[in-house]
Amino acid sequence: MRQKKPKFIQIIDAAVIVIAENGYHQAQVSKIAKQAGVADGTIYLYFKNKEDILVSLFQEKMGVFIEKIEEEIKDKTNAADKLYSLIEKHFTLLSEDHQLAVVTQLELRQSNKDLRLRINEVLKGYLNVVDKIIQEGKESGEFRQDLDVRLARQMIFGTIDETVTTWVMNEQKYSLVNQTKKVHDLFVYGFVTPKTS
Amino acid sequence: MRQKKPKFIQIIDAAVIVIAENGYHQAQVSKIAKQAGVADGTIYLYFKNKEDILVSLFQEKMGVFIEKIEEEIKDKTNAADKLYSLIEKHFTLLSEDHQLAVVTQLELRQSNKDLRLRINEVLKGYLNVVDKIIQEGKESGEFRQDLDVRLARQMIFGTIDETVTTWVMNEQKYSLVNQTKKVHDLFVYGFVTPKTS
Amino acid sequence: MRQKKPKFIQIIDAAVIVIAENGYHQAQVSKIAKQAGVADGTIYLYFKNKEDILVSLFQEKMGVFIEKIEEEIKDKTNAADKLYSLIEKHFTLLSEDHQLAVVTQLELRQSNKDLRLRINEVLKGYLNVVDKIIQEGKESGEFRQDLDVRLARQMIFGTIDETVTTWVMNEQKYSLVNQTKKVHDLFVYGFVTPKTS
Amino acid sequence: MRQKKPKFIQIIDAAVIVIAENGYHQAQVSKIAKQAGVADGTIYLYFKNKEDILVSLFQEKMGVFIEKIEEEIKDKTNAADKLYSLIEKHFTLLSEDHQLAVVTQLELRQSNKDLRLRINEVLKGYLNVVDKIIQEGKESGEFRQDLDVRLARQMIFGTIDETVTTWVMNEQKYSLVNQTKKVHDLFVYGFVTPKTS
DNA sequence: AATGAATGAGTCTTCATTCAT
DNA sequence: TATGAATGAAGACTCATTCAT
Repeated sequence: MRQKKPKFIQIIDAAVIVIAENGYHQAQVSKIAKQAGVADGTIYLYFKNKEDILVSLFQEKMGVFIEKIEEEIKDKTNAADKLYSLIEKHFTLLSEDHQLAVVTQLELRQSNKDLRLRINEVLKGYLNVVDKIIQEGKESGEFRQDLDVRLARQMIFGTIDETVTTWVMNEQKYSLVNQTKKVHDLFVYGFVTPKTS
Repeated sequence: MRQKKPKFIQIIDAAVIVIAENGYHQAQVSKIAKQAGVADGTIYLYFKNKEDILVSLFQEKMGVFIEKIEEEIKDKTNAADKLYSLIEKHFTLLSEDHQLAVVTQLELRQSNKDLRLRINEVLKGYLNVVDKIIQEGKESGEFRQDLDVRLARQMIFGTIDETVTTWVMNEQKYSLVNQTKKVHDLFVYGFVTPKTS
Repeated sequence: MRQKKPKFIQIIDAAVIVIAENGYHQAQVSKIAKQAGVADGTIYLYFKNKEDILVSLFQEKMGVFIEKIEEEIKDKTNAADKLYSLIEKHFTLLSEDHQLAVVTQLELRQSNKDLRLRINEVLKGYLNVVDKIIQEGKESGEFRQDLDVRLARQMIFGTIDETVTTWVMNEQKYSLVNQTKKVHDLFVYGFVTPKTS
Repeated sequence: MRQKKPKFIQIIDAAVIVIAENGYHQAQVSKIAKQAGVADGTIYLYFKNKEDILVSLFQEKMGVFIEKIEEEIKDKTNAADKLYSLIEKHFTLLSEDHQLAVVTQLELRQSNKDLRLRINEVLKGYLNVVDKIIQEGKESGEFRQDLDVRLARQMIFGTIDETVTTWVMNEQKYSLVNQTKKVHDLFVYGFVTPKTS
């Protein structure tokens, strides 16, 4: 017996390692099986096909991601603080798992359109959390009433994503978490009611 | 200056059409050759390999992109206006060429890491334009002195990119150009010196 | 005598159903086990391997087939009548068990050469019955003295088999049993108008 | 250059050899390619997929078969003679090409239902020739007026097929062609002593 | 006797690239 | 320059069989 973890998780973790080390297109099923310490065929007892491994990987990791972020922000009393916690947690979680960062920022993007659409479905959970924060900010008066929620969400997600990707591509040479405040400032100054008129 | 023989352009244009219609992974060299009206082998008289077609495609199209944007902003007198023109031109150019939008926002992202790194090289030209605007804004006092240029650039690029991608994924059902002002507002309110303290 | 434990028969019957419904190449051991209501591994307590299931199926079903035919013809007093009964019983038995007809006429033919050779061994019992009838007909003077027994047997078996296969392929839309007399006439009288009456 | 034959024929001939020597299920595309002296990929320039090789093989060989038989019988003036020629030519052609005999009688039967259905389509050409002979015999008065054409055809085809298969399974130890007259007599006169002389 | 999770060997097909013409 | 027929490497998935319980 090599691992005590259930095989499902065992295989997903193996997939993260193999993809991070070899790249998406060099992550053969047989390599993942070997890394997981199971036979090739065993993979197919737990996953319908290769794509299913990748979608499950994303679901599993993103699920944890969302849970942890929701846990983090639930005690904050205003939208700006929640946003701050979201950014910080997002940066922290990926800083703590470099392999996962490489996989989600660079490798999984190479998947075909079908897979990307299914990944987008999973992402919606995250985007909903963002939407809720923005909405809350508008309702409490913290954020401008004319703030376009969709656009604001696209800015937040686009900026965070681009920031992380740049950091990953620069081989994570600097601290991502340290950028939290600056990124947050960029958002919030844009969101609050301009005092100039 | 790169060669600009008719066939070179002819093949690149064929590649855009084929990729837009069939997707990245179904854009075989033979299909591109057929669309371009040349033999498969002829491709290799103008391009080193398939990757070279895609990089050249990006260089060629992005080169025009940058030229047009620079042309557009050169008469503007302040950074905020330049930023506005950049966003508007970016949105306009992709709205006018749906196939190119699909190719750059969705399809080319599926390329492998090496290709994406080379594409990023090309992108740097665009990012430099953005950087210059931000820098200028700081120097003129329009923007905050403590504005982090790299972060601001990541926000601008990340947001624009995410906005266009969402629009493409929604099958371009709404006007992209109409969102210019709102996007610009998000940036500028975040960039200017906050009046609250 | 082979073992006749309930599960042995149970598994063979399950195999007939699964093969008839799914086709030879889609009749996996696990499907047969499920249909039989036993675990996959249980199959291997009663059969050496998958091929053994199929050979046993054929032996079991063909054994009954031969017994019933011998029972039917044993009271007939001449070769022509025996031949008539054999054809009629053959047609009747398969008409009464459509699934078995599909399995023996279409599906089991897809088995590999080795399996087919073993099936042919089983078939020899049937062919011996035919041979005996022909021989008897020659000895009694009913049939020509120069009748080649092997050829006659091949004709009888080949014709019956082809007739049944055509009927199965036509989805058993017409009565097979009703063709008995005509087939019998073809054997006994051939194509030309019989001069005896 | 290894062969002057067009590649299409070259590959089909290679398939016959490989299947005859290795059996249907051991006839990998790569083996056929090697036997044909071409690369694996070249196969797919001439055939849609593996099944297409086998169907084409059958079409090609059966086409020649039918042509030669039609050539042979066209000068005969009565149905019985035509039938004789058909049997003789059928036996002769397969006797002259033992490999083809093995492939059509034993190996191709292992193909799945879809392939067999497509093969049956090809066979219809042959069966039509048989039908025409029987019909002609009825019209000229040579054969009984109440002869069932379909049944007669099933008998002829079933008998010939069974005869050839038995001969192939017996490793072609005796002369097939020598059996022509006896088989013909069985069809025309049946089992009883012919009263005509 | 019975279970069922785990095993791992085996193959068709695609497509970027070459090179003789 | 231009052609296009030929190349050949590479990988996801199935399923009969085993064996620890």
